[in-house]
Amino acid sequence: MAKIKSSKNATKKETIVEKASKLFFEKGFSASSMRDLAERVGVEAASLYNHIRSKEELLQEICFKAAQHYTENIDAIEREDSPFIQKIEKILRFHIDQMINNYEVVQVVDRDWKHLSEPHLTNYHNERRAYRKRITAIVEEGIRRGEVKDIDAPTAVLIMLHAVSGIESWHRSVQKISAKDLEENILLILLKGLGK
Amino acid sequence: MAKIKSSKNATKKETIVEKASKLFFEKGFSASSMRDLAERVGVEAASLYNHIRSKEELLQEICFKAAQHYTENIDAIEREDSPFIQKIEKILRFHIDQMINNYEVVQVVDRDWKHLSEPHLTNYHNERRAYRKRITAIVEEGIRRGEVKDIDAPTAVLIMLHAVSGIESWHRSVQKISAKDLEENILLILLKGLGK
DNA sequence: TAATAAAACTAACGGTTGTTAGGACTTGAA
DNA sequence: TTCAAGTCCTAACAACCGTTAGTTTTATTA
Repeated sequence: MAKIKSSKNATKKETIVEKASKLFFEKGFSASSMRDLAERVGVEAASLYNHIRSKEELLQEICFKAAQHYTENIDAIEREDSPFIQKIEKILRFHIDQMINNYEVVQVVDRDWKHLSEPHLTNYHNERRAYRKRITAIVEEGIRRGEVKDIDAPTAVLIMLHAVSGIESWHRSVQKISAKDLEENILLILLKGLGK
Repeated sequence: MAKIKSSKNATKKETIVEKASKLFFEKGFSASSMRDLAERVGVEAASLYNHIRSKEELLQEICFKAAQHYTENIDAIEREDSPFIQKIEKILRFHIDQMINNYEVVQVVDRDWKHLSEPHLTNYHNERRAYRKRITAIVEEGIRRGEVKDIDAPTAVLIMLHAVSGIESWHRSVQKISAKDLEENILLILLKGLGK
């Protein structure tokens, strides 16, 4: 009967998680039902439970895989020996890239991580804060070295991260500028400001 | 029995909408139940329907009241005869103020407006796009007059609006800077940039 | 104080939710 | 070819959902 097609070399579980990301992105975690998901996977709802433990496990999978991805990136950037303003630029470029090429996952994580249950909720919350703190430290060091304007670093980090998440709607925009132009515009605005 | 306390001079419906905003903010629209809401209002779920027509009407109320508020503000700013960079600054200050003093509503609208049903969904979507277009026009005129850097205006608008929405978490931040400092920092960053 | 309107209650509806039980079929290895 | 593991199915569960009906209580007005 209708077998789950594990295209390429992906586990069936991975296929389910991928479809779940798309579904959660479109309807939100809470408004998405397992029967919705099953239909997209091409299987009955009950069959999903041969591959996953619960609906929430899907959200966990999505959140923590994304978190790991982000952590790996900032690991690399911290190790680099480059000007701090350049480190900030690289962080921004990474976030922009993610928002362009992995936006379903990024948006689901941002919007729905609060629906994790304990202890994952606290775990994820801590990871999130730790991540922001590491960026804040980079901004602060940039300020100390005179490479960055003397602003409140935590505020700057909030702005940077959320400014980038705004371009999610770029995907649906009619007169799209190219991804490269988009990236350069964002960097120009955030690093040099709107004013002349 | 437990009567809905219409504190101050608010309609009972207004009281319900206010409690709904808080609830939706905390749990999201879809994950909030009418029994949840009823408990917070201090009444049985069925009793709510003496004052409202449906759960979705609450979301409509929240979304369109907020939209009206935003529209009125940009009406006033468009009428002004001031430098365009100053108009942009005023728009930003308004959004910051809303995010600080009315953040539950702002966040609910931003996160959950997609759960509106037709025709309200289309209506709201159009209002949203129109609003952004009006800001874009201001930015573009600012560029034409040389008050604003030559950037892609729609991108700039996306960044501005979402950068501000990031400060929602400022409410939960531990070492809070003052609201005034927060506002000045945001404006500094967005108008002059992070770099020195 | 009696009549009327407003707003609360209890009970229940039809539908949907995430999930489980149990059985049938398919696949790969021995 | 047989056996076991894996994966699908149908059926169903208990809980919860938004909402309605019908009734009783409270508040307003005459």
